[in-house]
Amino acid sequence: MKNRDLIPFCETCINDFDTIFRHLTPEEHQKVNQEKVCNFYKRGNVIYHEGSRTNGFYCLNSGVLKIFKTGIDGREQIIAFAKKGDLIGFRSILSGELACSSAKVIEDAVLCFIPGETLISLVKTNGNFSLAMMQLTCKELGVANAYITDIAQKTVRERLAEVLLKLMDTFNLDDDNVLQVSLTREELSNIVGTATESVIRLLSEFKQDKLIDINGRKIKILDVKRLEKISNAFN
Amino acid sequence: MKNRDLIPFCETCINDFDTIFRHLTPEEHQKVNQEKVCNFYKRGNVIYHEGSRTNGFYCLNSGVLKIFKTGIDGREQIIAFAKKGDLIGFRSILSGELACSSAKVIEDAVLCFIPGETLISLVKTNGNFSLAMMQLTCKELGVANAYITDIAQKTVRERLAEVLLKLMDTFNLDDDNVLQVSLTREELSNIVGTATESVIRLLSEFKQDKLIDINGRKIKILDVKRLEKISNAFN
DNA sequence: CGTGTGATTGACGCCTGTCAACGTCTGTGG
DNA sequence: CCACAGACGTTGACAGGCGTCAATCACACG
Repeated sequence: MKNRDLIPFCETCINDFDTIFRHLTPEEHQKVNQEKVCNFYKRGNVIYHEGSRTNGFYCLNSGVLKIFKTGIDGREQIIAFAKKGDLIGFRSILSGELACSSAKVIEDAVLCFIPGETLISLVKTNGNFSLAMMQLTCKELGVANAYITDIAQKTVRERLAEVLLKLMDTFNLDDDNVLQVSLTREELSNIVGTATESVIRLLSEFKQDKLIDINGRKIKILDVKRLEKISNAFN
Repeated sequence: MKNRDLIPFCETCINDFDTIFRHLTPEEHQKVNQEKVCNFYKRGNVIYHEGSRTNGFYCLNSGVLKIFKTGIDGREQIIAFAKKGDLIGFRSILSGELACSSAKVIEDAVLCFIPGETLISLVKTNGNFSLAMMQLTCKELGVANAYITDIAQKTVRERLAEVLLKLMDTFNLDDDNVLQVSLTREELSNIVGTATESVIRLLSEFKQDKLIDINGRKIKILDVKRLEKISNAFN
């Protein structure tokens, strides 16, 4: 509503970042375009909350979200990030359960809301879309399983190195090798699954060891090879 | 091959434990019945191996499997168990990736192999089956995400209590409140994500505290309430 | 300029992983 | 029938990784 220009068309989205909607027929496309509701969200906004019943899912046109579960003492465990082109919130629609996580805006975002019934009906009627959706889910499942093994078996040090590399893959580096995401130390610790202080101390160590350089929340990646070695990378 | 009588019919399977195949039409059913290959596997057999390319998935008619990933130093991380009625190995078929985990027989099992193309074609053509399959996957994803949070935030003690309760849900207790699975201490530690010695020590503590009773691999659950409290259960 | 949030650093100690030795049980082969 | 190997379970000793608490600093914002 802030800006009519912000409302994107799925067709352009598909061209821009190849979403799963490429499997839709022109008619289905038009239907989705009509039914969707797009909005702008500022940093800090919560898109949906763990435990709530949702009635649709979202396609991320721009910005960054964190997807997290709330654990002991309200401590967040970040499960994943979402960036442009990603779909979020479809899991609970398809499983018919309550939302198992929350989604919060980290960088101002434009989101398209699509009703759950639309998704279900597409899954039922469009085999190719359904299969693609399935692939998406199964890949997420594979990632989650790998993460379980990592957290269960690796030390905090190894995991932090790994997280830095994963963030690099997801958000890329700029020309100066700086990670293109701005996360608080606490958020970093909530990905790794450790205390904030531990992250701070390990980042300092990494800096001393010339693996990274730190400037506030800007993290410059200096030595990918050694980070991989530290992360015990065979994955 | 060991015993022709062992080859089950999907129809009886569906009646016995309500599998996802209830969504198939009679014709589809017949097709699956023709294409499937059933076999008996003894304890210790590996059904499929992490990293291998699979060309089908399995429906578990009887027995118990463990699904695990191999991490540092070849240490197993048990992701899940499969018992009668469960489907395994479909993830990699649908995502088109290599197997992200291994499956090994813990209790002698009868498995029906179904070709991957059959699954893909069913997903494409049968909307209701597809949706049900999707639900299955999405639920697994929800479970995996919860597990990530647990392992990341809970202590070993809390996790062990939780694992015992989960095993109780999955495999039930007999008339004498004994867990109906036989796991080695090492396997238990590979679920919890800790050292074997830690599991042994904590089990002894639980026994001293009258939470459980131990007789070799037989674990009798004495006090569910307090186990729940220890596991920090709000899930 | 006060307030609040986030970042850092130090101290402290417990939880856990590791190593090593030993006990137990089962199956195998002589 | 016994000896032995091998897998599994148990216990103790020990150190160090990592969480917790507390104090201080840095910085943005109204």
